[in-house]
Amino acid sequence: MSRRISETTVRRLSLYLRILERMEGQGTSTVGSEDLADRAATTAAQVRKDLSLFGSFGKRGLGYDVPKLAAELREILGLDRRWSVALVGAGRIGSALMEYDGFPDRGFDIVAVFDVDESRRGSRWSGATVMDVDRLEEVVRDRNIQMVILAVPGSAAQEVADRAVAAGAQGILNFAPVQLRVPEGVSLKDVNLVMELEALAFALTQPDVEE
Amino acid sequence: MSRRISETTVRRLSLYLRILERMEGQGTSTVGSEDLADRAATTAAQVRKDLSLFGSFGKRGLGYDVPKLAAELREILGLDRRWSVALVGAGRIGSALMEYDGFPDRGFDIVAVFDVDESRRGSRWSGATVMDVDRLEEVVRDRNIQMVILAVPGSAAQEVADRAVAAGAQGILNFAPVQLRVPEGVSLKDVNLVMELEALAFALTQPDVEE
DNA sequence: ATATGTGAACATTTTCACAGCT
DNA sequence: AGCTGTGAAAATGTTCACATAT
Repeated sequence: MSRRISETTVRRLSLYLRILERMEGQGTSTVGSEDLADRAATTAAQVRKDLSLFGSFGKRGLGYDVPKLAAELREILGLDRRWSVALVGAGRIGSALMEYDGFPDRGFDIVAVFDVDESRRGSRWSGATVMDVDRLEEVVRDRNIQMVILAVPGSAAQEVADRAVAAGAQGILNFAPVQLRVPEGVSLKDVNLVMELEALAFALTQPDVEE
Repeated sequence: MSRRISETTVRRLSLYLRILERMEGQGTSTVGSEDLADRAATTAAQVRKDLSLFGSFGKRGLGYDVPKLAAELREILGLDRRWSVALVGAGRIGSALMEYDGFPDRGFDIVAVFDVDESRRGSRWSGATVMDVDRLEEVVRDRNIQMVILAVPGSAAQEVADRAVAAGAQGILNFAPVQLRVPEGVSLKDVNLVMELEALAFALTQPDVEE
């Protein structure tokens, strides 16, 4: 039960969970791998394989209990606890992120917001006051912040990342369009919107349009 | 020269291009696969393999000509032309996207913006006036819009996607946290911020922290 | 001399197919 | 009977190693 789990598997698990929670809300009590696969745009075998990496959660001849499987997935994904997240950069992207009530719903509490720009400071964002980025280390350390969302210009991203990591952050979600270097043991995820559009452009350019 | 190209390969090509353009700006004229690999956090063999899927762009014993390879990659990725993009949803996420001057820089012109909310309409966003979403089909058709960025609530996403596709859109970049269905031949990319944080949470939860 | 381009080896991921529970 | 869980097979992706071109 301790293989190395691929990125794509984690994304699928995340998706299964979202689907299961919607079904749960609709009162569906049981689901088969076939049905779940359809909704997640994958195959039944893939669903079963993904889940089997972590245990046996279904009943043969019957399928999976929806609330039970959802709970298992939450535990697997580390969503059965709350995470303290800091947001660095209170510009447009940063403020768009604050809108997402999907974050607190999922256990991610944005407990601190930072910006270099004085004019943005002081305002309160869903409970967090925008602070001077000088206080990053202090706050990350004191509030035991595990993850940092970087919504700063590319030129500042590496420096902020280094400081966050030095202060104890273990995960970084990077919106700046630069390739960050982080030490071993720190997780990094990039969201690059231009790259997504480029991937679309490539798909539309190819003669064999497929996905 | 017409294999099926994987998603990850496209992402790497996109990254190579960004690196090459920075080098180009710094006046670097030549680069080796080793050097490019280092900057892209991959291996030299991977770089050469990726490029070899599309042709032979280097000189043995020498490396790659930076501007020439950049031009090749732009052509491969379909960035040697301009794309007409519509944005549906002028809320926080939508407005954050408009900030990105990375879009026009890369050939993506946001030529139309739509919203259901009357209060948001009429304002001009970098040349595009926010219009009633009722006009989506008409405008997508008339302005030959190829891609649509969906920054609408999940409940509206599928309907808007269907309408955009019916009007001729071939690519969709979806920010709504729902699994969209699109017909064969239409490309779909999802950006799901919660999922990214979940992947981070999973990585931090695992005993073997690796990336 | 040096660094590309590429077949072959290796590793990983996905699919198949069926034994084994319920 | 029906659907999961899982080894084995197939497909796909990555790394190696070296012949080949400059």
